[in-house]
Order: sequence, then C-alpha cells, then structure tokens
Amino acid sequence: MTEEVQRARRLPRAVRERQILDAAVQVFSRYGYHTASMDEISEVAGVSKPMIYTYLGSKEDLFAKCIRREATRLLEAIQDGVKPELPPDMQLWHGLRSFYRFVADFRESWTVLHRQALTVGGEFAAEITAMRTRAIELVAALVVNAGARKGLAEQAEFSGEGLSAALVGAAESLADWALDHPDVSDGVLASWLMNLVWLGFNDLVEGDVWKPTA
Amino acid sequence: MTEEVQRARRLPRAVRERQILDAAVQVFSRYGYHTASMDEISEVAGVSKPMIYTYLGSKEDLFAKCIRREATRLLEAIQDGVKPELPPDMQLWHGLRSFYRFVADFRESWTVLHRQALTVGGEFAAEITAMRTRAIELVAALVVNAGARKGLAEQAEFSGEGLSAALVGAAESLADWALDHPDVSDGVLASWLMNLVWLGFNDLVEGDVWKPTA
DNA sequence: CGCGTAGGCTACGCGCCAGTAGGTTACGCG
DNA sequence: CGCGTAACCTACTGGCGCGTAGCCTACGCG
Repeated sequence: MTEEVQRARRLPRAVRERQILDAAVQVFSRYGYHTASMDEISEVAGVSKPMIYTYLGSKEDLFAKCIRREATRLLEAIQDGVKPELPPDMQLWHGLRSFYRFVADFRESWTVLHRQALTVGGEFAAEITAMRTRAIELVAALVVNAGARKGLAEQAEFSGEGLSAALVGAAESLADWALDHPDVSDGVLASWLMNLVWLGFNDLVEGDVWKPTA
Repeated sequence: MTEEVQRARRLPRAVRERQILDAAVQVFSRYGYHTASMDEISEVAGVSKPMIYTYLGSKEDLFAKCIRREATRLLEAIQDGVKPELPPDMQLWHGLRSFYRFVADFRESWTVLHRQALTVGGEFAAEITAMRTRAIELVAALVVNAGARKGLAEQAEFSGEGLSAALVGAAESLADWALDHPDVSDGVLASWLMNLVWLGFNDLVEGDVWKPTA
C-alpha cells in the first residue's frame, strides 16, 4: 500500500490567508471581479470555500483586501525608489522607474489595480480613486514646486493638478503598452516620459508657450 | 370620465431601438455591464423586456451595439473637427478640442466607452482595444511624420508608438479629470496637452534630450 | 369587414454562484 | 489521556437575473 501524498495540511491561519489572497489576485486579474468565482479562487488556493469566508469574509471583502494589499505594495515600491534629497526631475525619474519595475514584476497586481478595480461600482471604487488622486497630488506637488521656483504661477496655460492628471494617465497608459513589449526596460520607459513631459514643462517654465497658429 | 393619458404606443421599430439604445447607454454607464440589469434598462426605456430581445438580442449583443454606436459617434466627432491640410501640431490641436467637446457633451458615451467597455472579458474587449489602437496609430502617424521631417529616426530616446500610447493615455486621463471640472473649456484642456507634449516633442526633435544627472 | 402582421405585454423557468449548516480530524495542554 | 479548540471539508439553499413561452391588440389592405 503506497502511502498517499499528503495535501498540505493543518497550516496556520496566516499562511492560508496569504495563499488565498495570492490566488484571489491571480483569478481577479484574469477574469475581473464579477466573472471570477469563489469556487475557482478556492480551487487555485488549494483550500475549500468556507475557509475563505471564515478567514476573509465576503467576496467584496476579499476583493477589497486584495486591492489594499497590492496598492500598498505599489506605493511602497515607488517610495522606496525615490530619493527626496534629489532635484524634482530626478525624483520623478526614479519614481517612474520604480513604477515600471513594479508593473513588470507584478503584472497581476497592476492589472487588478488598474483594470479591474473600477468595475465594482460604489463604495471602494472610491477608495481606488482616492489612491490615484493621492498619486496625482504627489506628482502635482513636485510639478508645482518646480514651477514655483521659476515664478510660474496661476496662468491660464498652467494647472498643476490638470497637468499631473495628464502625466499620471500617460504613465499608466505607457505601463499597459509596456506589458505587450517586455523587452523595453524600465529606464527607457521612464526616459520617454521625462522627454515628453519634463522638457515640455521646462519650456513652459521658461515662458515658451505653444499657441495655435492662424 | 377623464380620458387616460396614453403611454406612448405603437411606435415604429426604428424609434424603439433608439430609445432602448439610449436607455442602455445610460444604465450601462451608471452601473457597468455586470451590475446593470435588463429589467432596469427596459424600465428606463419605457418598454417591456421581450422587446429588447426581439429587437436587439442578448445582453451582450445590446452592449456591443451600444459600444459600436458610441465609438462611431466619437470617431466621427473627431474626424469632423480635424483639418488634414493643416500642419501636424494644428491637426493634433483640433483633434484634441473635438475630443474634449465630445466628452463634455456626451459624458455617458465616454464613460461607457472608457470605463465599462474593458470590464467584459473576451470577444469584444478586443474590439475596444482595437479602436483605441487605431487612435494610437493615428496619433503615431502624426508624430512620426513630424519627427521624420526633422530627421529623427530610430533612436533609443524615441518610439512613435510608445510616445503615442503615452499621449493617448494623457488625453484620456485629462478627460476624466475634466468631468469633475466642467468650467475648464476644451480649448484650455487641449492647450495644456499641447504645451506638455508638443513642446517636449519639439525639443526632442531638436536633439535636446533629457538625461539623468549623476 | 375579415385577416395577416407588426407592436407589445405578463409571467415564468432555470442556471449559476455567493454564502452557510453541520460535521470531522488533528493538535496542544493540563 | 481526555477535552477544548482551531483547521478543514462536503453538501446544500436561496435568490437574482437572463432569457422565453404564450397571449393580446391595433392597424393596413383587399
């Protein structure tokens, strides 16, 4: 009689929770919130369904916990990369590099944050938006700060918040593009954005404004 | 005996289809594909549910038809605005203005295209991506064309496709921002982007590349 | 004035899936 | 060695919502 291979058994709660969250991120990122089924998550996690409910609560709870964990990871990855003592452009550059490195390393995390999070209407779609807003405000602080140094104030051609929204959007969109082009390094991606944005911004600061021609 | 107010009756098929599509866009944009219910759409349309199925098919069919109608509207709005005989920067500027005007005028159309369309995995998420890719390639053509004039070729600092992806993302993101700031005109929004992108791009063309400092 | 057809509805079936009831086995500790 | 408790499962239910069967009614046309 061959002894049965033991299916990993009697693990402490903390370990199981991590397994479940990992599986959930994977399945949510692949199928989206609504299409993903708790049965499949439990299967991928190698755990039965009631475990999920006793440990992590309802489907919505589970999703929220995924989002929060991945968001925290992302923000920490960026903050670890940026060096506050450097000039604004280098801060931005390092932040962007860390961001693209994270996206490349944790595709599923990024997908679940960027693509799937908005699809669950209501309560914590707001939470995601809040996180995104924080990112925008952070960038805005950089930009406005750099602008203020040169005496760029409330002109019609300038809105720190608006420009930051555009910049963040550009970064996100480029991240999606990069998922299909894994050969492009994070340094190159960050450089593209810097060339686009920082140079243009510098011109603005110098008063070199683009105007429509007749 | 007061005569009953007649509930709009016996309308021709084409009219009903429009009513249904209008209602569907509204409901889908508010709740998203999965959360939206056919019952609510029928209610908003002022029509019973079987009508939707006989006229427009399944829920997925209905959503696809919404997407296609709104996408066509958007692309036409942009193409009507742009004048091909103008120089590249002015073409881009007019295209952007038309885009922001559209978003302001048809918020629901934009929402359903941008936010909700990606949430339905599979078949025609691809369709949306295709449309977006077309937009990116269009912009890329503009950019590459303008770059080629100045002899900017395959440098590490340059990728028409990548930059275009970033630009489109910036435009979309700014559109979302603008939804919360209705007082900002389409001309101003377009100018911001031109200042960011075109000036930076011009610098690139001139060989003025941003490089990280030690 | 009858009959075909296009416009329209109420009311139901049925599958899928989030969530649960209730029971079983291993481990820790006195 | 027995008792509490924490880990873990199988097997069910209940509801929500897509899609439809079947029926009614106004209008046009000979």
